[in-house]
Amino acid sequence: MTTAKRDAYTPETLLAVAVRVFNERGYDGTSMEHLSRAAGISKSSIYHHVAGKEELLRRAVSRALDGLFGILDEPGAATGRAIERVEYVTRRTVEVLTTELPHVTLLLRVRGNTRTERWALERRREFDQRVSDLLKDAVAEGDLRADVDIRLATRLLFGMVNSIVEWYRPQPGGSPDGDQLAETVVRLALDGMRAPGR
Amino acid sequence: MTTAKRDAYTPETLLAVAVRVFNERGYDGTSMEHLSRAAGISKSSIYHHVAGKEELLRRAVSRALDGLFGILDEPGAATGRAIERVEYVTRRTVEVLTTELPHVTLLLRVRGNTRTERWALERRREFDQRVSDLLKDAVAEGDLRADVDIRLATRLLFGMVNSIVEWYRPQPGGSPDGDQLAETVVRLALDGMRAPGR
DNA sequence: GTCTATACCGTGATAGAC
DNA sequence: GTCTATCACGGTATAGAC
Repeated sequence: MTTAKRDAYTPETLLAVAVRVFNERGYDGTSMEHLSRAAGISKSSIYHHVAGKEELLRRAVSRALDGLFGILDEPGAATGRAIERVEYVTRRTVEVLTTELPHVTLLLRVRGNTRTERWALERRREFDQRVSDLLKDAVAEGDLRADVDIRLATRLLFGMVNSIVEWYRPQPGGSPDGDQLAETVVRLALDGMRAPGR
Repeated sequence: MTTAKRDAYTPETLLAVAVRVFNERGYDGTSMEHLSRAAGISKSSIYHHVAGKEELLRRAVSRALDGLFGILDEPGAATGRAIERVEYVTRRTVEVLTTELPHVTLLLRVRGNTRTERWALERRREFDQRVSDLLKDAVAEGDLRADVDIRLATRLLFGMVNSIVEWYRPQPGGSPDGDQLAETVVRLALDGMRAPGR
């Protein structure tokens, strides 16, 4: 046993600790001292694994962004009527949000003080734009009511979806209640947006 | 002219500057140095007006909380069918949110690291609970669909409403587009929650 | 009411031993 | 891979002159 003794940190396992603390105290409110105490190792040991605080943030939001953009590449987001694609993306976003909860939470709270944060904000806007285009298509196909501004509807829809990170906590038993949550969101939000008679 | 020369800061005018910077950089990301530069006076001059950074936060979130709780004391929130009271509170919340935008934005972003922040979070939960009770009444009166969890519906509804602070900016002309926004929110969110046939 | 100067501590990050 | 010790800097806050 060459590498066997106890569990040593890797950038990956350290990230899990960091993301948890970032979400508890906020990124700016978290010091390397906080992280070292939470991880049970010294500050300098953290620097052995990662270049610094910002790298931990970058790794975390990258993972969240990969999950979100991955949705847009799935078949369900690219085929069928636009209204169905909107519904699919909404449902899947809720799922990614619950499965990647800590990373997405961090992404949604980024302010823009550092380069990494500004990059994250930019990519978020890009995702929102892609979804907004989907809704636009659904209006053009006559499935979404045309009397509501598309940009506004997108913002409100994803405002509702994103707010889930503020209270959702996965069940210890691992029950798949993320699906049921997605179902409720689709009913509450999308039903109000459908064109009359559709 | 005894007090005439230029414009000297008061706790009130200083608060306006502080809230703006807090919202731009985040509360934790804002230093007294940032505030002093934004206000155009030195750090120590700020301490002449307020006890410190946290007092500025307390004043700001207090104003937001006063606005929100004030809604619950209005006649429209206390009379009529519960569904109408829910609609009234939703509409008025959007209005308070747009008129007190900077203060409410700050309130919705507090994390809980200081005593003031924890107090703010507690009062927010209290407000949410009051609204949730309203929705519960509306279900009991048969106006809201009973197949959706009340707590969940409240959270999603106010998740949508609260997300407005992330993008809404008042128009320079001062047009009352807050009313129109409230109308859209009520249609999108509440229409999906109504009991079938009502 | 505002300033300069400063106290004092916590910050992110590094050096080098083990 | 982890540690102790340390650095340079920026953080909140105060003292006291004007």
